[in-house]
Amino acid sequence: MKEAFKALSDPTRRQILDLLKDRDLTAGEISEHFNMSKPSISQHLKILRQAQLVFDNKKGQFVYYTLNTTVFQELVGWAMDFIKKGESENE
Amino acid sequence: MKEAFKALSDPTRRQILDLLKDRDLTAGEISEHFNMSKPSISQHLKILRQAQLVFDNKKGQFVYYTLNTTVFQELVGWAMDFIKKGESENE
DNA sequence: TAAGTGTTTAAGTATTTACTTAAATAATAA
DNA sequence: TTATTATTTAAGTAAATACTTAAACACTTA
Repeated sequence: MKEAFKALSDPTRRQILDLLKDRDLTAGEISEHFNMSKPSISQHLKILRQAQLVFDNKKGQFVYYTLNTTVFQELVGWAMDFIKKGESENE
Repeated sequence: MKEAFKALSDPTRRQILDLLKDRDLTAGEISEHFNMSKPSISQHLKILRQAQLVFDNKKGQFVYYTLNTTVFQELVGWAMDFIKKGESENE
């Protein structure tokens, strides 16, 4: 999850993840949503991939990006631990 | 939540939050857990405060730090949205 | 008051990050 | 093969980040 926290700290990358909630998109389609060069987006996608927040699968010359929900599930568990502890302590 | 994501991207700050799950601690007690100067820890605490991940309350010359669970709750909701979407799309 | 303790602020610096443009790689189609 | 399109890699740079030490601030106690 270490890498996921780093990856999620950037607003552009969080926006990319939001886009992928609607449907899978190619790298090019994703870059159309931003005022930023394609290489920049490609680098952001690499970081999201390394953090296992997205999957990539090549279809011909296109690379489709998909949400990988496993780390999000881990994140829910991680955050819930703080909520629990916060309730039980210091009563 | 923007600030919270930034705050959570640093491993030292996540470790501080972990310490606070056990019990409230003063700035000095927190700094004892790290191989790092007190001013560094103080700066990390400032970032956690600004992100509303912790509360600070002064007791005499000591400043006690406490978990603030509200942003963690928001984080759970945020992450759950990705899990939901990931399940419903692309079936 | 002055001295001691706890904490934060200020100022400076090395490293990391997020971008850029140019070039390389990969697949498709003429 | 050559050209076109989609994407990534490489190289360089300005800005942000995480640390440091020194100084300031705040409270307690002799």
